[in-house]
Amino acid sequence: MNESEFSAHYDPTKFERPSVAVDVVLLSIDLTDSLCAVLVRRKEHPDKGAWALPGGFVRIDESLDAAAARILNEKAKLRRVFLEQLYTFGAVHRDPRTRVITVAHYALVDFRRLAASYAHVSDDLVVARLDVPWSGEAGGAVRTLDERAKPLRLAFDHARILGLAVKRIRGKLNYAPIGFELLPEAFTLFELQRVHQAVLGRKLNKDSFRRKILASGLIEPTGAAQTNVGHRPPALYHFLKEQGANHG
Amino acid sequence: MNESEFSAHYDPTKFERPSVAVDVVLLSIDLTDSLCAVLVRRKEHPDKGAWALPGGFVRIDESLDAAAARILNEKAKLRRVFLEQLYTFGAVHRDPRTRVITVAHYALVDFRRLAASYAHVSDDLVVARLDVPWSGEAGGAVRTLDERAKPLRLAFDHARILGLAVKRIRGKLNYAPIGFELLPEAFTLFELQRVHQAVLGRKLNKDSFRRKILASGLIEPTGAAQTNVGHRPPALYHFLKEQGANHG
DNA sequence: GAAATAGTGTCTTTAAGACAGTATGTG
DNA sequence: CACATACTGTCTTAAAGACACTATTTC
Repeated sequence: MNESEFSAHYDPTKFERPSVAVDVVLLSIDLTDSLCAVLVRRKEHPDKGAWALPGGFVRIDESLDAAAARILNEKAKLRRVFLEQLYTFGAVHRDPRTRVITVAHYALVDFRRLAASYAHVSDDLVVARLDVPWSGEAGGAVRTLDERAKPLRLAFDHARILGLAVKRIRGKLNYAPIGFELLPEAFTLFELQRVHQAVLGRKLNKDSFRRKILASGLIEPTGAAQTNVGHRPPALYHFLKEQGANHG
Repeated sequence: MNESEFSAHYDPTKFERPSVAVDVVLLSIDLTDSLCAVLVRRKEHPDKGAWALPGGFVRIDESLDAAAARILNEKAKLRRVFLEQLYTFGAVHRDPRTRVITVAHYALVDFRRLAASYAHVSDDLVVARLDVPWSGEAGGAVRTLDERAKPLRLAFDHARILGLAVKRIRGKLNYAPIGFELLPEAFTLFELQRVHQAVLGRKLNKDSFRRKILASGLIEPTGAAQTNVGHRPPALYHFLKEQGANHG
């Protein structure tokens, strides 16, 4: 039997198969320096009325990353944002309808970009503040709150997925340049510090933060500075070249 | 429409679905202190005769972790080893037959346990030495070599999966107690150092390694020491309690 | 006692935290 | 000029690398 004969013989319908979906944890830092995520209200059973991560089924002719990018564009009208695979959730009954394995991704975006696209999308989208009940990289579920600090009920296992996304970016922040993904093109060192603080959920030492970031060689002054700030204007910086290589 | 009516109405066959598989990167440190992985010779097309990671399809009634544990038991006769999800590979044509998404896992095991089970499994299994052509956590594919240092051809995208597994454990070694998973119950500090060196692919400073490990509080002297070693016998240590919590 | 590695003590180097003090905008 | 925050320089502290020195087994 040669290879083409084998391919013809192979019968993929022999196995009863799970469905494969992609969910996207779209994270940002709001104007109050809180970590937040985009949620979609479920209009259908199960968990009708609860809030869920933007998601959808993977098409037979698209990669996982392409599916995640498509969902991000369909649900939040965002393109070209930082997007990485997070973890694949495959508990047998995580979706009560049928077996659904979901490849969770996380995305990071500057809040101003999110707010701009937000105006154009449906009312069933919300940017929920995250309440992380653990410190460091302990991990666990997170709570989601609306603008009046009322809890939002999450569908399926999405509280765990959100929690894992927070844990992942907390860990990644220490060795990878991802803070910049949550900021506009030009930013001040203190804005970057506030982003780090929002992600890590704790205050950072200003002096050593400056030293470490400047020593990293990842950013460069633009030459410009902020104006109309009521005090000495901080210098603006921008992130240097990206050298990241993704998987998938 | 209430929830049970909806569930009855939901038709999962509407979508053409990918197959979902699990592959396991089973890693160990051999007697020459080289990082190595278990490979299976493919007996069927495609890539017949090439070497592949142990893998198989996910059953409709088992979780991803359960599938990985089953494969580990079926192919290498190993139970109760450290096993974690690695990454999900979903490129459209990664398998030429049909769309197969694979949830890659990695496992760590003491070489003596592997060698003991190795005797009972088929000749189509090999423990291949890994040749990692990059340093640190740069990432990329790895090469696999047999006992005579001859390259083994890898099937599909398995060289990339192996590379990602190496990258992952290199990163994880710095903050998680995974070195112990590659050692027997009792071990000396220098044995642990050699494991770290094999994983990281570089020499470590003996003094600071001792200090760091002892200060971590993760290990405890057993009270015993090695004997018949031709020099001052090193104290034996054992890993304290596990407090790890998995996902999935 | 020689050989070989285990284990200890101390000096140096490096990075982070603390903090004082200067710089430069807005009002 | 007052105020607020940006930015700089120095001291302290903690951890890692280097290295000298002692300890304990086998042969």
